[in-house]
Amino acid sequence: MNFSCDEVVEWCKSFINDDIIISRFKELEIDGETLALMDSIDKATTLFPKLKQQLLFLSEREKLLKVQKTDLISSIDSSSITSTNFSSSSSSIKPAANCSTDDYMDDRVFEESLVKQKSNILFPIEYIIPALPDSLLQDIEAGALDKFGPHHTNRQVLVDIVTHDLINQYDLFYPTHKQFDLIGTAIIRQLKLPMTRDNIAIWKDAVQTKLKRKRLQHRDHVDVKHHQSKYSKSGSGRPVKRMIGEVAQRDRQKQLMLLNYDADTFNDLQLKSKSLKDNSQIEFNSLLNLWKETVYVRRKAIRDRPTSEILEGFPGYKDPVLIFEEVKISMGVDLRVVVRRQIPILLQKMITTPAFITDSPPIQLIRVLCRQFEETVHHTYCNTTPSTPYPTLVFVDHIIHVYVDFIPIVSTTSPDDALALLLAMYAIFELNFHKNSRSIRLLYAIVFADKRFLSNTIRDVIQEKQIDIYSELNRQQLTEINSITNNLVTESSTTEQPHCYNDNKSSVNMVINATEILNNNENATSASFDSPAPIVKGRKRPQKLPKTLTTEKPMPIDHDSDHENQNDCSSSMSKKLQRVDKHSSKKKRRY
DNA sequence: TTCTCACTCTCATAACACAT
DNA sequence: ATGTGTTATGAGAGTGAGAA
Repeated sequence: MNFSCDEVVEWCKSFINDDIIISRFKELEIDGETLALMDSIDKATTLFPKLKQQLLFLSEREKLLKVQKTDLISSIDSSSITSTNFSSSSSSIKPAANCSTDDYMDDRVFEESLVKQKSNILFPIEYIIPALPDSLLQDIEAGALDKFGPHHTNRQVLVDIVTHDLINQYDLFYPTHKQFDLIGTAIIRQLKLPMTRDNIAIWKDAVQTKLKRKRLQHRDHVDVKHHQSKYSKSGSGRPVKRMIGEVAQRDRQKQLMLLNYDADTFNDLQLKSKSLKDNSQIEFNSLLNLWKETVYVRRKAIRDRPTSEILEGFPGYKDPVLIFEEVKISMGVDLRVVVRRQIPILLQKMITTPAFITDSPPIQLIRVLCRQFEETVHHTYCNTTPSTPYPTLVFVDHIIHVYVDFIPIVSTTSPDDALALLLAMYAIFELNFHKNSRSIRLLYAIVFADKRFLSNTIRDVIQEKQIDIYSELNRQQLTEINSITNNLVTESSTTEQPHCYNDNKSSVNMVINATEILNNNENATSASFDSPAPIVKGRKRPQKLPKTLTTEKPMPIDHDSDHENQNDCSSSMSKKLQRVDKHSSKKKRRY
């Protein structure tokens, strides 16, 4: 390998993101020749502290060597076709579904025989496992075999080394009986265990399971594709477990802050809300205005009543338009627009090879994300009944129903809207995310520009795919536009709440100024409106209001508004809702 | 700075339906 | 009967924020 030290460093940067290690490479002047000699985990330990990095290094090094070798071969003799190349080209020509059965069968048989042939050629008659790190050898010598039990590091390392060897050395993803036997035997021999059937089977199983997972990382490999098309049928596999009787948890972090109203106003709002429920013949514009005015009543109800009651009390939630309107008011996001803008961008970043082409882009996106995070799509999108109480899209007869707590909430024919509504559910019902649902967290973070609910694996993907979670500035500009247009269009007294959301003084001020103008405007004329009276400036302690009005549990969040915001924001206190402040929500991450 | 704790992530494996 | 893809699950490993 004729690499210079600098070239090696560049190569190393492609898979290790650690400046200290990179600088060690420079320090020790590691060039191509040195690299070629670093063929064991022990030699890698000097450079990489973590086992994971050591293994990654070895695998990348293997790849590099392979590329070099094939380059060499093809440059010497371009007419010689290796079996690998051959079979892969034959499968890439093969159309997926609509070729005639006979051809397909021929092809398959042909391919299978090739696969068999190939592995027979490559795999030795007696398998010898690669050199193990000293620490393992020492444990074997010392007879500390308990360290090779399930969940122990030694077992992991050993299995990892063997599978790595099988894949990279022999291009073997599906060993035959005989080969598994050889592999198991080799491991038992190495461990100096009695050569019993059981012992061999145990390690064979471990290697087999590991290979299974490795296949996931090599979906594009010919053999893997072949087996997948052979066995992967819809409906096969363990049935998805249904979380019957469970309820999607509400998340305090998603709660919007409520300011309290005096009794009269609140009653008034409740009456209005009731009229909204009972009177189905309201003209659309006044209905919309009523809906906007009564956000407070609904927010409050959602805190302490189950989904079914909410839906009964506020049938407006069956209407996508009103849902989107509420999201716009409470989150400052025009979901319809944002979703339509983000889906193509995200899809493009997530998809490397065409996938799920029969689905519409939003569904495609859900599937791709689920595949990325190895989640089951069924928990987010299905054709029958939802398996979890968390928001689920159910696609039946070209209509997509959005379910929460196993209750159909709202339906739409537009897949874009469906995805938007799915995300809206988390905002509207202030729902927690299910602990491992990473796909939906990512989507939520993108559309609401809210990184609070991301986990590390999601952040890794965001970084890897260079996904842009809207910067705060963008978001504020977006919400400002929303708030202004909103008010211009409807002339309603409902003002958008500004986002006292980050600490950036200037931008906060900017927003406040914008709303102040609107407020002043409103104050001049608001006497004639039945709008909910905002808290009056002089009333410092809303807690002193009659108890019926302050049923809100005192949250730690409240303090912030009491102390800090009171001064700066009091002029813009006409806003009814306020985003939960970032400091307080930072306390604990919840999953 | 180091330590502790609570959380998430990863791994090995079980359970299931289907194919051979 | 065995192998495969699939999802579920418990336990160890890993990680990061707050405490000391």
